[in-house]
Amino acid sequence: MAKVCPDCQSPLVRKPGEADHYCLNEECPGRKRAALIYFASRSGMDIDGLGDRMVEDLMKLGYLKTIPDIYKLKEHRAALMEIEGLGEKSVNNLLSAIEESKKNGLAQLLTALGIRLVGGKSAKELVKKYHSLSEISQAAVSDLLEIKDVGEATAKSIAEYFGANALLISELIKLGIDPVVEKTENASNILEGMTIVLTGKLETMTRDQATLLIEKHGGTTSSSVSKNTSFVLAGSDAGSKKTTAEKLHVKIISEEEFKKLIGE
DNA sequence: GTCAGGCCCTGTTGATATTC
DNA sequence: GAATATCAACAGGGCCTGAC
Repeated sequence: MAKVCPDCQSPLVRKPGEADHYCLNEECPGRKRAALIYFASRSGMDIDGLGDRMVEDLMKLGYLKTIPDIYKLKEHRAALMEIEGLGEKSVNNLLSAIEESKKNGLAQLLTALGIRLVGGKSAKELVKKYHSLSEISQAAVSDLLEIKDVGEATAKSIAEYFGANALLISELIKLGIDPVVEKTENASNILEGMTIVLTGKLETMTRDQATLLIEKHGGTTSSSVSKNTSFVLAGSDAGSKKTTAEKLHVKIISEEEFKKLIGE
């Protein structure tokens, strides 16, 4: 029996070689909801106050249909304050977080768009070659294949996304959501060529801050430990990654040792 | 001040793409 | 084909914020 989408009852399809079934209905409310939730999430544009429940409520009230609608919410400030559970402060915080999200970089925006097979790492590689949304939207599959870690499936996924969402992208650009890639100077190259894995809770910095520091000093981060991992930066309550590192005889260092290493 | 709901942060795991 | 890296989904504990 064919599977159907629980949100729109459209038949689900499975792409050759892939395990998951997908709803291809562009108007599927479930797909739209998921896209909006992911866009606002920490992995996406990191908009505080716009979680899954809030997205659902705003969709039900008709204020949210597509991603650009998020940046038009300020036009409904008074109406938002009428929503149960939302006071003036909540609405102000939400609208500020939305405005603040405009400062995010191009890589973060690309991640937030939820392009299949494009996460944080791939997005960072993309912005090394392309410096604006419009540049990427015009890139051909053959051009995208020249990017490190981008294979045929990812390149096609990117091209298909921009092909199908041209209107959404132009609307975002009109709303001022078109980040410029800033060139960052490395503080040093002490971590040049190193792949570092973070695990556990760090005491003096967040994981994001640690990642930024590693990149600033020429290194890269990875989410899984392998023989190629240069070292594991382990905080308190380190989990299975530390165990894996021990098994593979990968060096494990503390936050303090890490700071000494980079001279901070 | 208390409570409830929502968010944040992190770890784990499975599926899949890419590289060698 | 194996090894590796990445993505995505989910869980759980703790924290934060707004409503009352």
